[in-house]
Amino acid sequence: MLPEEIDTINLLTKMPIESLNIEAIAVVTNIYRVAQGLRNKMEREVLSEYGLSWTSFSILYDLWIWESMETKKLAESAGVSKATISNITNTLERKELCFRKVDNRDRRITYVVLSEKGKKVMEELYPRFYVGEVDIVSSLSEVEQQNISSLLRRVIRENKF
Amino acid sequence: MLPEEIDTINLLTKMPIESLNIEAIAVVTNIYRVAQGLRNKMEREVLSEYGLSWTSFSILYDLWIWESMETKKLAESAGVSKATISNITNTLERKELCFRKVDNRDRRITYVVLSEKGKKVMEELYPRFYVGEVDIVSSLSEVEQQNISSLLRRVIRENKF
DNA sequence: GTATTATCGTTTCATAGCTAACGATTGCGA
DNA sequence: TCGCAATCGTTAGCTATGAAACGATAATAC
Repeated sequence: MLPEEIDTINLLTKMPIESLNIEAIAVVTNIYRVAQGLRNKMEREVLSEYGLSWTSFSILYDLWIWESMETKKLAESAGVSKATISNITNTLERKELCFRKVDNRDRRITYVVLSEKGKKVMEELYPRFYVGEVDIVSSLSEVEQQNISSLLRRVIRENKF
Repeated sequence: MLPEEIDTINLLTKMPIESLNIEAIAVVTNIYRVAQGLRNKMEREVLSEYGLSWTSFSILYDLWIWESMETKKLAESAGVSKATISNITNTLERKELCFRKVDNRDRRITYVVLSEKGKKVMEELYPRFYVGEVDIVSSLSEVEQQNISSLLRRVIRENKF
């Protein structure tokens, strides 16, 4: 256990909760801790050079994989609100990394499309991002990585995340 | 594997990266996905009633456990910048959930202290937050929970998260 | 065929969040 | 004792973020 966890438990056990499930708390806390560390590290060491936030990058990544995407799908994929996507799209458009395109059949729908410049940026940015990803979980063996992924996927499915 | 993962892999394998470590990408992606889902769910279902953001709550939680804390430590614990802590402290102070207290020995240091009202809020809020935490990982057995925590702790230690 | 309902993206307004610069304070060396 | 570097929290100025309201469009009901 990590030192903070021990201090926390000592205090939580005094709470009026029957059968405190310490292990569940630990899982949730540690998942968020890793995610936060991951995000900060990537923004600091990789994305800041390109003036991109984590969410901006994840949107560009989606566009890179699927060429273009509706605003709504982007929001769901990144786990942020439509309003946030709208703002970030503005920023990315200003940088000429993507552009908007309205659907002619259903004019309520707007597609965000990756520009040539955006594609070029991703091609030189992603390999560096990838190195960071691999590095962060390098202390886990191949089997352990498969193991943790399998458990995480179950959590994602069960919660519809 | 999740459907999005499969689509992604099909495209990434075309990248000019030698020996692409798909499993590492999966781990990182899935960790962040769970963390984001967790945060959104908690903000929506529990914290919104109290008008608290995730970070606000995590600060109150720290104060609840340790009574008072320096601004700098709060920032490290929550994984955000000092400036953010300063802003959030203002908001929480406005709601009278905490207050600032300058260290007399070293007047550069400011402690943030949980107020009585803040303590009361946490006492009625935490049990509900706890239920959410347990619920999210309820599809994992006790052993699996211990397993995943152990792996996550190693990642945290190795990366100094 | 018109009115109601649903859907989509943007805007508005508040808070969150970062970096960089700053002002106050402390520590340390000469 | 003085001066300079280090440390701490706040401020300034920007982007990100969400909820709610809005305006445009499409689908459905009647």
